[in-house]
Amino acid sequence: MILKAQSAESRIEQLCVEHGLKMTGQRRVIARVLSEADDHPDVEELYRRALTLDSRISVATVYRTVRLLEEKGILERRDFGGGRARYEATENGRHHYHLIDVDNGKVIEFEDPEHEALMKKVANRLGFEFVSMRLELFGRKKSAAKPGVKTSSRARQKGNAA
Amino acid sequence: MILKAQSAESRIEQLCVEHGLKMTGQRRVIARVLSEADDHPDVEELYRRALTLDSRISVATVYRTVRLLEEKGILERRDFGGGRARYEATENGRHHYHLIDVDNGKVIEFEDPEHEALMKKVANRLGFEFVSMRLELFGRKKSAAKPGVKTSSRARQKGNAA
DNA sequence: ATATCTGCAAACTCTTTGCAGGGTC
DNA sequence: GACCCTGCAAAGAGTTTGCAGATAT
Repeated sequence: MILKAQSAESRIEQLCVEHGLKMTGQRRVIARVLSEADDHPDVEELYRRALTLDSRISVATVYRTVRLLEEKGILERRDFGGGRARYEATENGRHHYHLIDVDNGKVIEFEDPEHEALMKKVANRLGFEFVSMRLELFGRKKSAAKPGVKTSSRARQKGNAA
Repeated sequence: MILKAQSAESRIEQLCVEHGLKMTGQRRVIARVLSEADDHPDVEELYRRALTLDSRISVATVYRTVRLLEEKGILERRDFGGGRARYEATENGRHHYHLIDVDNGKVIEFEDPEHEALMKKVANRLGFEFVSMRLELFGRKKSAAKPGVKTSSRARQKGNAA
């Protein structure tokens, strides 16, 4: 048996293996990038980060990989406005949600433990088995009127912060 | 003053006027289509419905109009997977949510009155004023294994039912 | 050895936009 | 009458895909 002298298996890589996916060099890199991300990168950003680890990766592969991982339930796709899909690792049991600042598109995470239980109950009531959920709250920063920040209409969200 | 002998102002049209929008024939038609919709049409579907009322409308105008109405807070954009944006009229105060069947993309609406209050509290706790929210629940129909319905992996959602 | 994966570039789909003409307030 | 809106068609952005070669198991 040949031991690969590589850095430890990332969490996502492990999940890939458990799901019986063929682990190519590219997938390993993408898995690592995903494991290390604590924000909500879009494909282009994942690609950029992956390139810093290995230059032999194409965007097409990143697209194919996130799609595959989403189908396997390893990743979840998010839409925070702005046209691109964002991704984050599925966190079984310990869900978190997103509050999006409508004025600047910034995303704040928050938890609400009772919530998932509540949603499971709702799904059940409707005759469904809970698979996953998505909760996005849109809000506007209270008071603290900072100069230079327009509070008028909703900011068009094209390429906002993670 | 010239009285226009047209059918009554639709609910959305009324909102447009209140928001000071110039009411063109096209906008009136689109407003009416939106007012009468009780599902979540995408732009193409809105366009199709609008055409049955007036053939002098282009898709570009539908796009421009939904975008405008969304910015005004009259419409809300939804993303149920499948690449296209879906729209529905904003319902102030009485929110409803969506349960999406992961196997066939069908959307079921449900209410949960406590919920909005809960979310307003969360927004407040984080220092934000509640603007709107989005809640999507993904589930799989329990038992009742219908023949012909694959329960294996998640269905790719391209062009599903409203 | 074989089925799967990747890069590349072309193709697709959804959405936005410049421009000239038309309509609303 | 000023300004905004619309249609058309072209352009943009994000994502998917066919193919030939490379790779994992």
